[in-house]
Amino acid sequence: MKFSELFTRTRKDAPSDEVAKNAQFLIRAGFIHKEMAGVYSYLPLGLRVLNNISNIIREELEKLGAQELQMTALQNPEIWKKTDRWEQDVWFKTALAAGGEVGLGWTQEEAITRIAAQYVSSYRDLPFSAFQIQTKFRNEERAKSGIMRGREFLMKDLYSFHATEEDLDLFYASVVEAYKKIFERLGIGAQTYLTFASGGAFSKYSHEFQTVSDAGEDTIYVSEKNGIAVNKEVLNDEVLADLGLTREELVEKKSIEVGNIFKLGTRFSEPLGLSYTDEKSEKKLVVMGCYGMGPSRLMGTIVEVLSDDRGIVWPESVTPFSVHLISLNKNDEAEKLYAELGAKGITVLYDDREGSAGGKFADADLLGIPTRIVVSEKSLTAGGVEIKKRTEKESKIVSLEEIVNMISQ
RNA sequence: CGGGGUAUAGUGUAACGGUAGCACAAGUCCUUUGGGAGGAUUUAGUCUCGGUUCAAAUCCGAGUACCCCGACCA
Repeated sequence: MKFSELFTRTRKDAPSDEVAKNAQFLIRAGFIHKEMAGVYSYLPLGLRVLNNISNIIREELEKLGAQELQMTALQNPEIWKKTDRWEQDVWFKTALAAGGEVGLGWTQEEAITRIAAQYVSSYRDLPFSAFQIQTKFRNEERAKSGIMRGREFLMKDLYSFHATEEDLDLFYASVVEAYKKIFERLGIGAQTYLTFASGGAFSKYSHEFQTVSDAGEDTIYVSEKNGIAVNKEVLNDEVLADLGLTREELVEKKSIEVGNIFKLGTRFSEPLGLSYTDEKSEKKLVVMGCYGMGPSRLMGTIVEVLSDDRGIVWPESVTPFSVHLISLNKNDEAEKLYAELGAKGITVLYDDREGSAGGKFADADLLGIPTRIVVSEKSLTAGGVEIKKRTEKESKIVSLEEIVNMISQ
């Protein structure tokens, strides 16, 4: 992509009404556009990141055997009345011109349970799991923190269906491992903790994945030694005893909830009639689990956690482009390199614009692409191009012949 | 939803009740080219409705939007 052809532009100043670091950087760099409080559009650069995040999640879930589907955002009130969740304030509800009303989905347990009821009749149909990556709507009373707590956001929701609780437990444990892998791949594994939280009707605890950050809304108590944390909401002596933790080893931290997984048991299968016939021809309720994670919130979290005072620092895994190529009045040479890197399948943002070096460097730091290559009179005289990592201060000279192979590795 | 605050050009900011100005961005021209360059020139603005006043960006009322704290967040 040529910078001169990108329809977005960088800005020196963030809008005065944005306080959250993630939104400030993402708006200044042209990744997102604010439509209204808690509602953001993803511009070309931002969408590339969002899609990269979604794809990592997709890959790891497919390894578990989960199948992707796409359910409707418009929800039928009837099935939500069966679970007593139609009256919740979180809904955006709207009237149908033909009469009646519908809601905009904020989660989809009801919907997928009804779908599953159409296809599950025998123990032979179990277990299975399915997920979607879909825009969700929540009528938050107060949106805040940039893209981290919006009224419209992208969420991955995974649901699993089992004959027995034991089978659910096994799958649940495998999701924990998959989630850890996802956070590692997203570059926030080191600061993300499996966190014990309130469980709900069918298990003593649910689990959250909390990424330590001052931008977070949650408070957790981290045990470095055990590599786990406890949400402040559930911290008491009984919980500590359960988990074999002592108060002395816990450190209080602010954190961002980047994932939340629940054992649902028969909370939804019962009211919605999802049952199966077992080996003894007995009818039993399906046991379910649900597992949430928000790509858009993850994008904000990555910005919050990894950026520095000059801008964003994307991990290789989610960066919109692998290489930020800057030409300082050497467009002939740079253009050639741009073509060669492209031919090798390297994604490159090529800054071919007129403009001063300082402005281009500042934009490169702001955008946060991991590798910067500069082609200039100075670099050519020194023997090639200059290469620098976003996270490093020093650059080095690499010849024009070697640079393509070096990047392709 | 309770409390507090803000609203001026695309963005950031000034203006005692008396001519809406500056910077950045954008357009044109010239110069410049390694950490947000310089000059000339152009474009572009007082959230909405009502009130007070000779006169309102400024004062008053209502509305709307946005931000912050709290509550909320299966």
